[in-house]
Amino acid sequence: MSSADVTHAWGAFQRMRTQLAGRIYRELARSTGLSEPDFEVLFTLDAEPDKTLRSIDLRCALDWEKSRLSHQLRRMTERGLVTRETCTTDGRSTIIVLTAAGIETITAARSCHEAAVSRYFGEVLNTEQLAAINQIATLVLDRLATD
Amino acid sequence: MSSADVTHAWGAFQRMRTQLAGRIYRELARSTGLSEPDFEVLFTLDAEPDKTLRSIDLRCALDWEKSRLSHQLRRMTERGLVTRETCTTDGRSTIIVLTAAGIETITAARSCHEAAVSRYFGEVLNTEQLAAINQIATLVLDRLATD
DNA sequence: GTGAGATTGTTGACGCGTCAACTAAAAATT
DNA sequence: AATTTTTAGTTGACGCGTCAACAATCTCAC
Repeated sequence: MSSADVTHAWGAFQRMRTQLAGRIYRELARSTGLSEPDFEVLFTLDAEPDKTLRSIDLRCALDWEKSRLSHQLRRMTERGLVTRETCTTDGRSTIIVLTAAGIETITAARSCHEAAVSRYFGEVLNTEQLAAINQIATLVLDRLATD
Repeated sequence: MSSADVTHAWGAFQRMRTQLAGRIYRELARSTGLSEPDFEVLFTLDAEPDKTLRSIDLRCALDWEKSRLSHQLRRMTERGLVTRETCTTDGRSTIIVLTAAGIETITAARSCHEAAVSRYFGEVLNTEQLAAINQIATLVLDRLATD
């Protein structure tokens, strides 16, 4: 496990990620008008039974900086994908609600996204390789967590 | 190889990448003041014997949009890391030259970057796992290339 | 209850990334 | 040689991401 092996694998990993995400989210943007962060926000809200989350819970689910979410929600509100409503139980909080337009958009986007992930990622890899990714991700994330 | 397996592996991959890059480049920024794109530009120039590349060659090496490189070089020029010089053989081209300050910066940054990649990535994975990453990246990149 | 500190969220500044429109020079076509 | 096309690079607008500063609300010790 030489240093050159690590560098090489790191380079391959970076190239794959860049190209893959670039392709998937370019296709998504062209077919649905959604960016990657748009998609993540709508996807997370759509998974809730009432299509609603408190801002703080959305933030935790996405693991985003608070200002990042704030800026993102401002833009998405202006486009009519979500609305902000006041929270009655906690004056600091905001409730984020998926609009009808938001639901329609994410429904179309989900299948487009799934198709792209399947095509460029899922179809290319076998069960062992998918398992290897899970294992590797677990090891790396554990290391990051324990620092 | 169910659809759920693919979705799960994709999620693990995305989480790993986000956390890993976030950590590595946050450390790099704190110790050297360089962003990820700063590092990539300096690293590529530093690999040249004369610390110099034509803008177009730098663009190909990085696989960046032309406007992206143009904006990046403007900021880096203002900070004194590189300079632009006119190309005598092709009036359209620009020569990008690493300054003394740029060389000093990338020299420190390289070891910082290597240490972080090793610590959070190389040390955690064994030879088989590094090989698996190379194999997976090759498969995915091939698929993207053939579309 | 009151005041200290933590939690939730917004804003502004600035770097980053893409797209489209543009300039200028080289290459190819005629 | 003149015209067209391709190539190299810049610019401006706008979305994205982080940081630091700020405001408002809640919590809890007292």
